[in-house]
Amino acid sequence: MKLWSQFFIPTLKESPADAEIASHKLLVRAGLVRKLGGGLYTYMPLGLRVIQKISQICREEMDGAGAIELWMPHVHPVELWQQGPRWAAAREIMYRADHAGDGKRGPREPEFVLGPTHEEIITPLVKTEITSYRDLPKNFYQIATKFRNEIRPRYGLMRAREFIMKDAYSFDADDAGAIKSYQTMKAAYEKFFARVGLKAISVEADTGVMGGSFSHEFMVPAEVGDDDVVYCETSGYSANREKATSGIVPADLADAAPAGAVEEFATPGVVTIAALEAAPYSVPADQQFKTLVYVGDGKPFVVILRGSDELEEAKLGSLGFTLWRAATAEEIEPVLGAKPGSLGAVKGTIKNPTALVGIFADHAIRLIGNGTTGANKDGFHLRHINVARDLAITKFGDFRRVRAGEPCPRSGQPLKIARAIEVGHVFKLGTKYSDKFGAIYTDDKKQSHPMVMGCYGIGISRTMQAVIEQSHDADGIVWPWNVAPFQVLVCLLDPQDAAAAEVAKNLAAAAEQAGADVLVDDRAERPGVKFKDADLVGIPLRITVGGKGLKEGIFELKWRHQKDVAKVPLAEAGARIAAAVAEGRAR
RNA sequence: CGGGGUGUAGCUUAGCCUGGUAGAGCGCCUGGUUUGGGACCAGGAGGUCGCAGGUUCGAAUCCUGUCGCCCCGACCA
Repeated sequence: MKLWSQFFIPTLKESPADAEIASHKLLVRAGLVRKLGGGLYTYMPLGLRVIQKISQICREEMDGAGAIELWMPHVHPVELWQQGPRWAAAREIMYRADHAGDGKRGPREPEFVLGPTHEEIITPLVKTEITSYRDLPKNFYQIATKFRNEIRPRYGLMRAREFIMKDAYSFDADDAGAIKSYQTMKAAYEKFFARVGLKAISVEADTGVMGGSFSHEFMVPAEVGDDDVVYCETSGYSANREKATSGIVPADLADAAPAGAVEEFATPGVVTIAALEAAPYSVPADQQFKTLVYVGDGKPFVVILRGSDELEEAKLGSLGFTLWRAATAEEIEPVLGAKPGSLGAVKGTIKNPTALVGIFADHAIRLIGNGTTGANKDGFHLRHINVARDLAITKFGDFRRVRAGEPCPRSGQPLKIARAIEVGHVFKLGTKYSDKFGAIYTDDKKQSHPMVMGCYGIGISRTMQAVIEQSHDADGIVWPWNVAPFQVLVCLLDPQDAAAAEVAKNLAAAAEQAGADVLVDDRAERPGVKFKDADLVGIPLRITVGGKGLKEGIFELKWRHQKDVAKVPLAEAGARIAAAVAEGRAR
């Protein structure tokens, strides 16, 4: 039991100017966090209690799934990252932890970095500690701080530079074991999110810089999310937009027949899809080829899409490059022979085809039978282009961004798109890290194999904010029982009245007896202030004790998520409070 | 990093366009009256107007630079 007057809950009447979204405003107004700088927050006493509750639930689910808790350093020797498989891609999100002023390293490379995640630490550890199949499988986890130099921190804890994450790493003898570990974790995640009161859905996801063979993200639908989730209510299909596909290209599509001889025509000043769509050219966007040039690991390549489609950059990850980016106009012209706006990939028109490492085409261009594309000559385009006849495609793939309303790849029904917050992610990593760090074991036939890994993250601090985002009203937070900083608030309206204070103490003891965490608002404040704070802070069950009620021999029970107030005779206090606490726990 | 915005008391902000003694509300302190949904009265403390240059007799206000913060995009739990 805690007394409000002796605890520390600095509530605010007004929202801080730098908070944009409800959950961020409420985090600050309810005294859960305070900002130090962009993406850097102090967890105030009340906020820390929520973090601890979420952490404990997470711990129980991880332990229940057979994972083993440990704690790893957060200052990492940079050499480990340099040896790892993603140094090039990951370095820019890492904070450096140089020796202050010793001058030995100079400005170029740090000696240490602050850990953004721990594959590079756990894998070498397991390499030296586990060498036999007898010790597999194993799954290690920690609940700890992560440091990421986010390009743009925002929305309070939603995307922070320093945040709390649960990260787990599984090591299996073979692929089948790794898939089992993955499924065990996925199931544990579902239980975790249910217990913290979050409606999270799992969706297929892109593996991103982590690498790996497949992954699922746990998403909380919310207007303020950073991600788009594509889903189908009929088939249950759901995927991150970066990964999502649609059935817009029929599986049995027959390539369209050539429509006529290739013909060049002048298009002075036309450098956009829209301009070519307009009169006098009048070429529909979906009959144009969009030719984009990218640079993958230093080498240029071409991506072709329908003019009406957008490139989903993350999908270029399937091409096997470590890093990729759009090419600049200066890089494009010497290779293709024209500036962006007049580019194409028709055989024979590319100025320096050997410089390209590939011409990759989205499947959807096969829907174009008689297309128009740039001539690789500024101010000219080509018409009557046929995919099979005129383009030298290295490889077809899925590169386009899915749009709402396109047919679901499974059911054919229209796909929907919603914003969501990513709160958890499970990856099947394969042997990417174990190969690199030599995490090898010997099987029962004396054969050596790389361990098959998986990794699993939950944003603990982000989960706290996602809960608020999903569970609040105009007056404040509405905590789910399991993660509430306190579950019962005894609101003592007349703290100077000794009899009332005594009753409050007894009711608080009864609630505590029933198994709830109890906070007693014993401040010398007016009732209005206490009620407003109670709603703002959002404790699920409120017990109100005031002189008015006591004269009639009653106190009040009120749920934060409901409007009505129950007047309870003092004589029934023990039973009613116990019942309410049991009800809260069950909700 | 690119684009947009913003910086005035602990918090929310007015003033800036059109240069001339820095104002309010909340919060805080003192006293009093109040006491079931953010009370009222009286008094009080609290500001290098983000920082550095410049223009000017004079700069919160105009100019330049710089830093912080917020929003949109790429990245992520």
